Formats: sequence, structure tokens, C-alpha cells
Amino acid sequence: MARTRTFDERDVIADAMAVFWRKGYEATSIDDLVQATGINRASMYGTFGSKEGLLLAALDHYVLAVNRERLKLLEGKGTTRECLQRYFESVIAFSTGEGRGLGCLLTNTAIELSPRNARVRKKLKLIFDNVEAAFRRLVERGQAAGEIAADRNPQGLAHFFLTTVQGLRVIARADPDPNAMRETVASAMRALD
Amino acid sequence: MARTRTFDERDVIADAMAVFWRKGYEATSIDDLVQATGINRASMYGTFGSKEGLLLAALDHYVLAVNRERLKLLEGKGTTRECLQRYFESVIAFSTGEGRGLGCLLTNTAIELSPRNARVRKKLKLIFDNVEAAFRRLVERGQAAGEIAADRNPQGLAHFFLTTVQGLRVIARADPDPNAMRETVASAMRALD
DNA sequence: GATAAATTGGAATAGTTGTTCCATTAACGC
DNA sequence: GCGTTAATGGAACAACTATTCCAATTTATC
Repeated sequence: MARTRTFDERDVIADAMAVFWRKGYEATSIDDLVQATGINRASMYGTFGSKEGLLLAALDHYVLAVNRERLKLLEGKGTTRECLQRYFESVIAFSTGEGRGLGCLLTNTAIELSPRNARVRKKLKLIFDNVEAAFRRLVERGQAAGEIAADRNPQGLAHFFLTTVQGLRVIARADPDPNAMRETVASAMRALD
Repeated sequence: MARTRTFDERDVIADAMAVFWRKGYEATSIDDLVQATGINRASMYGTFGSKEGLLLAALDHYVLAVNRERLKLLEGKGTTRECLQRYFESVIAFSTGEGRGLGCLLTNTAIELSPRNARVRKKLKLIFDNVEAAFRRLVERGQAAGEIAADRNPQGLAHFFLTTVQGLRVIARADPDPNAMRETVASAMRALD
């Protein structure tokens, strides 16, 4: 039998994710990751294969640990508008509070790597499609409840809200201001009228 | 008297800008820049001081050579909605055509560098404030012409449109689709109703 | 406790990074 | 054409890059 690991893979991924999120992919060195995770280089390469492999694991972890909870807000109680409001408020609160200057790991990675890394691009497309689908279901729910005109295109509105979130994430990383973001969300909600 | 330069500074900046735009800042090496511009390393450092200095020059050049013309669309003839439509159409056409996968150098740089480079952050803030001001003036023009309700906040709407453009730029770099982008713009325009 | 198998520490690798240095080259007013 | 000044070519630099290698270590089963 083999020697047992001295680290928890999930913890390592979480630590690595935090570094990628803060510094970006290229600006993060293996040394940074070794220091942040506390594991040995050989263990890192043995487990994740490469820096890219660790990033891909970090993206998956981000979805499970960060995105998942927030997406649930889109399936909560109340009207479509109330759910959307709670979702955006969650983004704003994090972006201007504890996560100030971080933006979204998915958005940051999409900008930095999507055009030249097919694996990253493919994974991000799946994730973003999933977010978009959640928006679409929420719009459809609102239409079924008579809150939103039935002739509106749910897919189109969903894509619009996805775009709005991406825009907020750019602002959140560059120059986050809660009041401006709230007014922007209010303007975006008018797309449902 | 001194020896004269063998290169045109503007051309060099334009070439460097193209590389930063395509690859991002960290993924661009000095070697990449030397090759793309055709000038010597010593000339590069003598003229721009550092890689960061060249990026800052490239950002300024981007504003003059790329952003300026497009911003003029916001001051053109017709209604506020028509001007906005032309502006967004210009973004979509470039993003899904000749500039496919590039996104916007300002957006890309904001994501990659703003949180950890004060000089870049400051310059981008000035530029974005300028774009926002152009949106604001356009909204105010629409209000003066009676096209847009007078009780709407022009600054808030301007920030919303700026956010929308940033969102489009993220999509443009990761997964550009002209039809989806057009529908998104149509949704965004509803903020004026 | 010997065996087999995987993990670990840490050195080593080969290549790249941004930047600097210096000798050579060229320009122009004198 | 001389002297001053700056631009150039290209080598040199030290630090850092992602990755690999190997010997030492640890485990569960026989």
C-alpha cells in the first residue's frame, strides 16, 4: 500500500483558487501556489499535472463554493424581480465588501485566457451557459406567473442579465461603488417592463 | 547634436498596442514587443522606460485611435436611441468581425491590472469617466428633446450603459455572437423607456 | 518485518523574464 | 571635420519561470 497524503485536496484547491482570483493566472507563479497551499511542488504536479490543471480545478471549485449558493437565489421565493434583486444585491455586497477588487474569477479568467486556451474556454462556456439557463428559468417563471409579458424572449433576457453581471464584475474589479452599481441594477431591471 | 531615430514612436506604440490587446499584459514579453515593433530593446527602454510605460502609452493610443471615433457616434445626428444604437452596433460589428476575440484593451487591462497597478487604475478611471460623461451628455440631450423622461437620472443611466458595454466586451472576448449581442442591446435600451 | 506503491522534500533543469550596460554609429551646429 | 549628444545593436545580467527527477519516507497488506 502507498503512503497517505498529508493534505486535503479540496483545501489545496481552495487556497490556489484564492491566489488565482486575486492575482490572475499569468501573474501567479508556482512558487505563489506552493506557498499559499503549503504543499510540495511534487505533490502539486502529482495531483494536478500542471498549473493549468490546478486552475481548471480552481474554476470547478469556484462554481461549487461561490457561484452555487448565489444561483440558488434565482430559484428562491417571491417574484422574478425580487429574486433578481436579491441576486444582484449579493453580487454588489460581496464586490464592494469582503471581496472588494476581486471581481469574479470566471470573468477574470475569461478575459485573460479564453481567447488562447481552449480547455479554459470550453469550461467557462459550460458554466456561463448554466448561469444563463438559471436566468432563463427565472424569466419563464415570471411569465407563467403573469409578472412579465409573455411575448418577451426569455433566452434573450437571460443573456442580457448575464451580460449585465459581467459588466458589474468588470466595474467591481476596477472601481467598485455600491451606489452606482445599485442604480445600474435598477436600470437593468427595466428590461423586464 | 544627436543621432536621429530610425523609428516612428507612434508606429511603435500602435504595434505594441496590438500585442497587448491580443495577448494581455503579463503574457506579452519584451521579446514579443521587440519583434512586433522591430525596434531595439535599448531604444524601447530609452523611449518608454519600461514595459509598464509602453503599456500606458498603448492605452493612450487606444483612446485616440480606437475609442475616439466610436465615441463620436454618441454625438451624431438623430435621437438619443439612434445614436446609442449606432454606438453599440459599432461595438458588435468589430467584436464579431475583424476584432473577434480581442474584446476591448481597456476592459482587458482593467481586469488584469487595475487591482494591483495604481498608475494603470488611475488612467483607466479617467478614460472610463470620459466615456460615461459622453453617455450622460447623450441622455441629457434626449431629455432636452423630450425623448426621455425628465425625471430619469442621466448619470445613473450613463453608468448603466458603461456597465453594459463592459459586459459586452467580456462576452466579445470569450464567446462573441452578434445575434445574442444585438438582443442584449435591445434589452439594455429599455432602460430609457 | 518484508514488500509494494504512492507521497514527499528538495535539488536540478533548461528556458524565459524584464532590465541594464557599453561600445559603436550617426546627426548637426560649430 | 570636429565635438557633442543621443540612438543603436547586441551581449550580459540576475532573477524567476514551469516542470522534472530522484532518493528518502511513509503507508497498508502479506
